[in-house]
Amino acid sequence: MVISARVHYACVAMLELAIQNDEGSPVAIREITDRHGVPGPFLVQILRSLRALGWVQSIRGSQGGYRLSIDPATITLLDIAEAIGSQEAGCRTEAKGTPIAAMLRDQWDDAAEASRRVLGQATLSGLVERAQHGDASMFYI
Amino acid sequence: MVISARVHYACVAMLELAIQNDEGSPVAIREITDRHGVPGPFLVQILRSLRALGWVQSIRGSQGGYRLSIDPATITLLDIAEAIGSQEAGCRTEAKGTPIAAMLRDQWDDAAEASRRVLGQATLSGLVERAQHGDASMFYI
DNA sequence: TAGATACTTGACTAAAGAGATCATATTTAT
DNA sequence: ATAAATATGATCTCTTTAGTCAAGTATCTA
Repeated sequence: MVISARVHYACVAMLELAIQNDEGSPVAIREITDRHGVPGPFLVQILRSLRALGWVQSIRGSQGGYRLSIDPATITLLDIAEAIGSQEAGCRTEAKGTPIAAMLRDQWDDAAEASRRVLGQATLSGLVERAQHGDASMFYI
Repeated sequence: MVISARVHYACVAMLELAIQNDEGSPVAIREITDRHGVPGPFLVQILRSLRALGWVQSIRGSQGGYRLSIDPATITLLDIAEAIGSQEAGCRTEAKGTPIAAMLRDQWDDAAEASRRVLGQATLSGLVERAQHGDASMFYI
C-alpha cells in the first residue's frame, strides 16, 4: 500500500468534490488546483481515471467541471488507493518458493492487510463530516 | 512500508543465518543463493549493508561466510525493512498544506503505523521457532 | 607454498515507474 | 462569436530498483 502523489491527489480531488456535492454547480479543475496547489495537467490525468472508474462525471464547456457520480459514503480511501495506485504487480522476486520465503510473504501480506483495514474504514463522507465538525477551520466555501 | 526485493532478500538472509546460528561454522553466500535462488552479487551488496548495521559479521577466506552478530530475538522484520528499505524520503508532494491534505496525511500515517505494528512483532527468533515447530517441512539441515 | 575458497570494494547499467508537461481538439453557456 | 472548460495523446525527465562486473584481499588445506 504505497501512497503515491497520484493517489494522494486523487483523494484530495474526491474529497473536494464530496464537500461541494450538495452545491448545484460542478467543480472546475482550476478550483482544485488553486486551492491545493496540485499541478493542473496532472490533475486532469487523474480525473480522467476517476471518470473511467465511474466515480465522477464531467460537464464540458463553460461553467463545466466535475461532480461525484457516486454516494460518498460508499467509497473509501482504500478503494481510491487500489484503483489509482500502481497495479500491485505483486512481488516480482520469486526465484524459489522456499518455506522461509513463504513465511515472509505471509508477514508482508499481514502487514499490508493491516493498513488496508485502516484505509478501508475511511469513507469520503466520514472524512467530510470529520472535516466539517471536528475542525471549524476546515469549513470553507 | 514498501517491501522491495532488497528488503525481502535481506530478511531471507537474516532468517537463514538465524536458523544456522547454533552451528559452529559460518554460512557462505553461496549456500543462501543456492537455497533461495537469490542473485549472488546482489546478495553480496545486501549483506554489506547488514554488516554496516552491525547485525552480521563476516569471516573471510576459505570456510568463511557470515554469522549473526546480534541476538535474533532483538531484531524484527520492521527493523530490517526500515534499515534496508528506501530512505522514506517522505511524501514529496507538499504544495499547500490545506486541511484536507493534512487529514489525508493522518490517514496515510495511521495506515503505515498499522503495518509497522505487525512487522514490529515479528522477531527473527519468533519466526525461526515458528518455522521449526509449526511446519516440519521447514526443518532442514 | 600453491591453490582453492570466500569475502571486499567500487563502479556501472538497464528497465521501470513517478511525476509531470504540452499542444491541439472539442464542447457549451452567454 | 467567444470565452471558459474539459478531452486526448504524446512526450519528457528524473529517481529508484534490481542486478552485473572486474579486480583485489584474506584464509584454510594439502
